[in-house]
Amino acid sequence: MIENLHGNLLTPPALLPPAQSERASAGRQAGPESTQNSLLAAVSRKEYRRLIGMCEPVTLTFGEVLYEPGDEIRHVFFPGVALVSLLTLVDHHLALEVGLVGREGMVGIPLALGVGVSSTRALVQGAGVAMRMKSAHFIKELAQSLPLRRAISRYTHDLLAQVARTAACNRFHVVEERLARWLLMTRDRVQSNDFPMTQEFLSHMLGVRRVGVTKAAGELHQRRLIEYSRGNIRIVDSHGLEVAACSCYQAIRDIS
Amino acid sequence: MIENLHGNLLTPPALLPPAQSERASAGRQAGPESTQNSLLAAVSRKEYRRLIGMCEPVTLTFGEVLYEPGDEIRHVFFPGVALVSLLTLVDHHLALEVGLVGREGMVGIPLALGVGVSSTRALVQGAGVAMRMKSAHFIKELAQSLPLRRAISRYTHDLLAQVARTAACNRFHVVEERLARWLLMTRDRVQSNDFPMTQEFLSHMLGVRRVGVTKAAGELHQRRLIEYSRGNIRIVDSHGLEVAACSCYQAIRDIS
DNA sequence: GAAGTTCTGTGCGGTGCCGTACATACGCCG
DNA sequence: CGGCGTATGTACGGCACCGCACAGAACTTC
Repeated sequence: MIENLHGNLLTPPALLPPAQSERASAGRQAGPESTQNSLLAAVSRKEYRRLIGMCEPVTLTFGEVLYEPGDEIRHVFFPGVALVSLLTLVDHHLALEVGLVGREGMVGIPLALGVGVSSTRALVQGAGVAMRMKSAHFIKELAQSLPLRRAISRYTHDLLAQVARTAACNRFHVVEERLARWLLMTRDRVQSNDFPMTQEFLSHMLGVRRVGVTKAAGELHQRRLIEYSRGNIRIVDSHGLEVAACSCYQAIRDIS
Repeated sequence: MIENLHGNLLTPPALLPPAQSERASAGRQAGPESTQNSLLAAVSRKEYRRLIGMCEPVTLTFGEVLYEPGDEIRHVFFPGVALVSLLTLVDHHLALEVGLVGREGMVGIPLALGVGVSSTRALVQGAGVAMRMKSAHFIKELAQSLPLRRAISRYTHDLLAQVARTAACNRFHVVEERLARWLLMTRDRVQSNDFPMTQEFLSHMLGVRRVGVTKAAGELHQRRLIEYSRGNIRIVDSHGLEVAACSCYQAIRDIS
């Protein structure tokens, strides 16, 4: 059902020039390895090279599903400039996003906690690059590397806090505030003010009707905060959007 | 504010006779150690004795706050037959429960993830007993015991899944369903169909107005599923209540 | 038993979102 | 350029819950 909601969005989003990630990876191998995921970056250069050696770079395409709930976790993913949503599915309802993973994190946290099955859907929501590692390798590396364990533990905590905050946000805040927050969080992770996104897709992230998104987006547009047309959204007043967003934007940012 | 909402509930709840926990702890020391927390029970008898030796038994009283958001975590708690709610606080809103910890878990998970500060409020919601361990000791023990790490990792995963599910539940399900679920989950953990609970208190757990709880509880009462009066609730038709609850009751139970 | 406190029940207007249905606009492709 | 599929906009009744206010009921204290 959700898989074909965004047929025309499979084109990659307009990414910023790679200035930032280039800088961050200075002194390491160039090429696809320069995705510079923060968790991989937390280990020594020697370990980093070994880890990278066990990874293969993959392109994450918009709408791709990495795991469904109940799926065995075969690989973990370390996103570079890319964005993966964690969604819970409940009964007949729309999917609901409970977490957002970018270069600061990893997809496949259950594996780090000794559980080989995903309880959420992991959906690529901002196309880009990631490093992928086989689960068996990941488990072995994790056992051997204390710095990696530390980084991932810390990230697990941040994810838990993010999910907890999102739970409250979904309960208390109106669609318009949540939409604004979501756009800002997405921008931060794909590093662009302009990305492909349909209202239908958004309705699945926010857990509301598509019409609810239309209304909220229309309001934000009238306030000259965003522009959009047919599967594309652009943030035009970033600061104004922060004012329009609920406090959860700052709160989640402050966690990590 | 919330601290004095339940002044007359400080009396301990009517607990079941300790038959179950007695049985579970057969062969180990009698006395306060028989709280039999599942995580502590996951290690060998020798390790168990050492762990217990570093703990002190404490009585958790109704309404007691173990941590506030931002508090340094000085102790971790392993509940026995007791119940601790994890709540997120957002702006001026009512508190909202995002997780429930009983004997199957531990309060203070951030510490196991390398973070010394709580991001949620931990509120005693079912009086009872727990084992308390100083944070420094806990960190040391954790580093030394692989079985303990395994058990706690696994529990962290379950908590994460519970919080994620709760997020969706708060978004999609009506108060009556959520109330029914909450009562069932509480019963499972305090092991009694009868426990002290005011509607005001419940409104903080569910994140709705007290009046909303009154209405939902009245409905459940009319359907002969529960009885209640002035700070006490009794489940009279456990099976009927499961039907009235949303699917999240089963879902969260199935996680662990 | 009287007074005070806490808990529970009811009423009222308002609103944000729901489910559904249909109308319009845009872009792709033959 | 015209048709088709998809994205977006508008409309309408309904409902769950909101915020507020107040009334009654039960327990506590003196």
